[in-house]
Amino acid sequence: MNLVADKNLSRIQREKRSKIQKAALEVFSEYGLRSATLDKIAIACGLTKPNILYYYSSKDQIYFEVLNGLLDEWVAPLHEISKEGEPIDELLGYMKAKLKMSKQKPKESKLFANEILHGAPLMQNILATSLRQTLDEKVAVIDHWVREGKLANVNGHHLFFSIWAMTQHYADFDVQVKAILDKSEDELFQEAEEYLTNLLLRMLSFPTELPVSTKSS
Amino acid sequence: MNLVADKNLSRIQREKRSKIQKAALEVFSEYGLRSATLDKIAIACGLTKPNILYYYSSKDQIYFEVLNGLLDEWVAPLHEISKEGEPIDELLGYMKAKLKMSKQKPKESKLFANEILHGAPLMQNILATSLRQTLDEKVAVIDHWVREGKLANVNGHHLFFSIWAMTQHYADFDVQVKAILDKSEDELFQEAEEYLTNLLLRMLSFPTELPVSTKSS
DNA sequence: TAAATTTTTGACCAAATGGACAATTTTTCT
DNA sequence: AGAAAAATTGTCCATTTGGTCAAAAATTTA
Repeated sequence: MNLVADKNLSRIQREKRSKIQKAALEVFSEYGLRSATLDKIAIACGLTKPNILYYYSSKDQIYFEVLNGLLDEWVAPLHEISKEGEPIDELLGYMKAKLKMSKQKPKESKLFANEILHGAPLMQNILATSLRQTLDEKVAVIDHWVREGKLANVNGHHLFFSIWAMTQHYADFDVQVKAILDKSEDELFQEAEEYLTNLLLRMLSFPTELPVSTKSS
Repeated sequence: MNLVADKNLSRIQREKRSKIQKAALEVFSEYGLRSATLDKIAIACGLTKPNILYYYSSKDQIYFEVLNGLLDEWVAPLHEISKEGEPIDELLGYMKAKLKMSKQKPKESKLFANEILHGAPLMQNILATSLRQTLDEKVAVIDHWVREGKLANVNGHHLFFSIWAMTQHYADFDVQVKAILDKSEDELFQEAEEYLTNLLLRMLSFPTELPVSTKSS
């Protein structure tokens, strides 16, 4: 008794489509849309090429589905930011959620990064409407907090840009980070979280509220 | 009397190679190595495909040359950080130099981003040796400043990661930024510079040294 | 100016790849 | 079980594309 009746797909269809999407994510995130081949995806999921095309009408369609399947999940943490919460906690929570995604879903992050890097041909519309609207709402919340004196004066849009940039950096450019730092994945992300927590605290608090650092010498 | 005797190349060779590299940068940064075709590069520089291959032995070689030609320029601002200077000025200067590159050389930035995003097959070696060494030196300078009490305690490596991430974000993900913010290029980078200046000031100063923000409301 | 050298190009090739399709196998339904 | 439907696959094709090559054009040299 499967309550998750995925549209009207049969069990086989659901399983195979899922297999294909998983393999496609691997391949697309590593190679990008163009360099990824159906043969690579086929090998990665243990199906034949024509069999894949039985489930999806084209390579482009697979890419589109994978990308779309990720979109909601990707924007989700933004919705968690609550106007009612403690401003700094809310924003620290957001940063941590994004950082966690970088650690646990680097492939997804890279897929997005690659798409946007090349002009977001499939997503520009969504970016300019849905994401933009959601973000504007959250920026309004930040402006509200600032007006209420609960948050240091900060440019909301750029705050989000910088949180995206800094957290996703650890996923998208992991090769560079790892070439420079010899740390285990866990250590690295632990350090990153400490660094970013400190950064946001300093950025968002009023100076008098900051824990007093003692000058060493 | 051309003092810049570019190896032993003739005038024609220098001109054509330069033309090709310029066109290749355009095409590679927009499409990536694989999706870029020799035909596109040929059209972009007004030569024929075989003519391009008369100057470069393969597509891969063009890509390699373009990437390498950019590398030094890309790391240059790092060398400008002087141990003798005022710590916060030095680091603000570095951020501004990187931001300026994002504004003025977005294609170069995207080319690098794309290369690293896909595992930096051609650069991993340089990253792990040359860049790493240079960066370690500068991190040592930061540590020194921190020990001297001239800078708030900060993780040097992550500081650089975050400066890279935040400044390059405006070039690499410009499509996303522009989908969200309706600003002229100039306005956008002006805002970004103000935001990042404030961020670094707060991050690197001791709280007592910060300009006192007045709570509104 | 004529020979030698360099540059340019049209025509062509082989490999890679997305996709079509008919035939076969497997699963589901009656 | 047997028919119908769904799933799978081997084979094939057309296009794209990196690269070759010999011939022609342009430039340099003697």
